Amino acid sequence: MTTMKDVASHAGVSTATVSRVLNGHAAPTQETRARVLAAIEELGYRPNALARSLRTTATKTFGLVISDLVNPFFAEIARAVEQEARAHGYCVVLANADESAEQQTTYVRTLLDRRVDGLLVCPATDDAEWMDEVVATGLPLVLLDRSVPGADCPVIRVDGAGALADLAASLVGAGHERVGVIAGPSDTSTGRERLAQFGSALAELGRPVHPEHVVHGDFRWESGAQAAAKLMGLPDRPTALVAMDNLMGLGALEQVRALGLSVPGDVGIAVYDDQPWFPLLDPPLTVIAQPTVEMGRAAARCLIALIADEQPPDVRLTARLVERGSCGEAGRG
Amino acid sequence: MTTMKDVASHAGVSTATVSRVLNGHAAPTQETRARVLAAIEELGYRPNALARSLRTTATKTFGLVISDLVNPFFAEIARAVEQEARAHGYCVVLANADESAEQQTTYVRTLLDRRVDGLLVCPATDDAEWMDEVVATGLPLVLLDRSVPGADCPVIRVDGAGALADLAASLVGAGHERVGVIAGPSDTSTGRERLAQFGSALAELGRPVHPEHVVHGDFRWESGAQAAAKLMGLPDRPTALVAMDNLMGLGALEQVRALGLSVPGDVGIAVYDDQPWFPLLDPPLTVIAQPTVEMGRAAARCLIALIADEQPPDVRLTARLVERGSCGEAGRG
DNA sequence: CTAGACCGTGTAATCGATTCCAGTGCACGA
DNA sequence: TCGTGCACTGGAATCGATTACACGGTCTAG
Repeated sequence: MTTMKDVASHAGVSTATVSRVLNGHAAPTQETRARVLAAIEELGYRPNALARSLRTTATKTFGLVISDLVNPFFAEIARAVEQEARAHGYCVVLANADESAEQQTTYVRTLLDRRVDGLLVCPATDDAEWMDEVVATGLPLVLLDRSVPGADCPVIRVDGAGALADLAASLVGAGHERVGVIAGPSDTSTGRERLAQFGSALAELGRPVHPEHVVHGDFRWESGAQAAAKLMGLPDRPTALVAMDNLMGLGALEQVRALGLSVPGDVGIAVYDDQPWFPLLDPPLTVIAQPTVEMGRAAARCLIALIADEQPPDVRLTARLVERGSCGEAGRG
Repeated sequence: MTTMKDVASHAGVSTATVSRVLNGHAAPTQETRARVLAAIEELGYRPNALARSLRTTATKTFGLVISDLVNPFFAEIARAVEQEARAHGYCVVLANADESAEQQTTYVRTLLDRRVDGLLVCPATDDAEWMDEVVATGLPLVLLDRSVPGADCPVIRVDGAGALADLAASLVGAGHERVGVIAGPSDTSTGRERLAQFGSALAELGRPVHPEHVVHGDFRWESGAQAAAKLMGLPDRPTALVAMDNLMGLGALEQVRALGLSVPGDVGIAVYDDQPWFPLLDPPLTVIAQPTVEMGRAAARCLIALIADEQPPDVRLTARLVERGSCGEAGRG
């Protein structure tokens, strides 16, 4: 590879001058500038980002640790983060933790070693030993989607309480007596909160969830299927299932259909998270939609503000109910 | 941040010794080794990967440039690449080109600047000016899914000819007289090949595709919808639509249903690429499934072999037809 | 006519690691 | 007892950039 020294000697100047031209300093003459640029062009020189970063202690990069890349919810977020980052001259290193806490820790360490300028993490679980290490280095950190207990850093999250209350009301209005919940892991903030908020909304409507009708999954397809099988096998089985994540919802739908039950005829289904193709499912799914693109953008902006030592903007995002009929008609009672 | 020098003085040794301990050299005594490790532990030292890479000219990283992250086909590939890379001690920097050639070039340059050890690219289009720059640096390069004219580097691709022939036979067998094709861009290898292979398969069966029944999209949802609208608006409209990519297929399905047509009653639909939730669509889609995980793994392995200066393994992957009824029954005539 | 300001450029230190080469201390054989 | 070899360790150069500081030259003001 050609280095700055090559360019310098080729243009008959010192490396300092080449550097100044490259970084847009005021100093160099139009004439030297032209000579240097010509040399760069001619040699096909490209600066070594490693050397530059070593010297400047800035990599113009941040790390994004997500819990599951094939979950389209996270894929959309990742894309939004990446776009916003690019718009600000940052590059994103994407790490996929596959919902595993250890892997997440490993990745965070790797990213620290690479001296990223900031870290964006969707915590896999509450168990965040990695966080101490990050805090110790003073690296800007933003949590995304999920929080962890005792975290004192910005968290970009979506308020789903209202949407869950709307869903509860809709289900009750449609005459559902017993609602089964396929909840997320109780060691994730979203897992706990969605269950709690939905549970209290139903309780307020006089239809508290029966403890037997709550099954915890792990936010993945298979666990949704298993949960649905378990719930639909109960003697007093639910008349509707609510899955607190899109993959578990699909697993549940698959299972329910495998059991030969019709939706919403035999059982209603609603799902947390929306996808563009959900209207094309059989039946089109009633969902709680989260503003994924805004989440990603907001998170990236927040991190960039932190890096620039500015006050991060305070964003408030809310989810909303989108009814598509997979829970039956209101008033079918 | 604590550096190697800190560790060295804390342990009462030189940086050379610390480095040797860190890199598992044979030299240091058990006793010095222990002292150094203790110092590392105590200071919470983590090596600076930038400095290390600058010195060793290896980053243990490779770049993956994909054309669209929200396309689940690519998301799955990305995940497989990442897993295989991790298993070999590599880290992946993911760049999302959003099907734009310029953006792709920009990203390739950035990755070169960061001195990745190898590059994995799903070319957005045939226009690959970026490729000369990569070849000029001698960086190991592997193309994924799509090829470009004149590329002399390994290409991991899937042979879909057999599956397309099977699909053609199935459609003809089901009595379809006129098959409409929603093809990919003609400046992508997959766009051209799939169309050509499918076209000749149909021609051999005595049902050549009418030129008017071929519409080119851009591998994205919206273009599939537009293509379907155009095809279904023809006076002599197709009895079946085949979309050469999953997003265009979903767009087509959406459009067809928006037109009030039933599938497969009024028109059959088949799609290139499978997804776990395709069986849950209305109707379940007949597809040509590609082995995405194997593609990703193979690509990563191939690149790692190139980096190690070994002969890359020769993999041959084939797609296969999965019938689910969205094209009607065989023999419905 | 000269002192001082100012401008453009070069010299050299620096970032944090790796690694060649040389030096030290010890054991061994002669 | 002394030279030789071996095993560890340290000094210092190096990777490719950035940047503080110094230096020589031109211009202006007194």
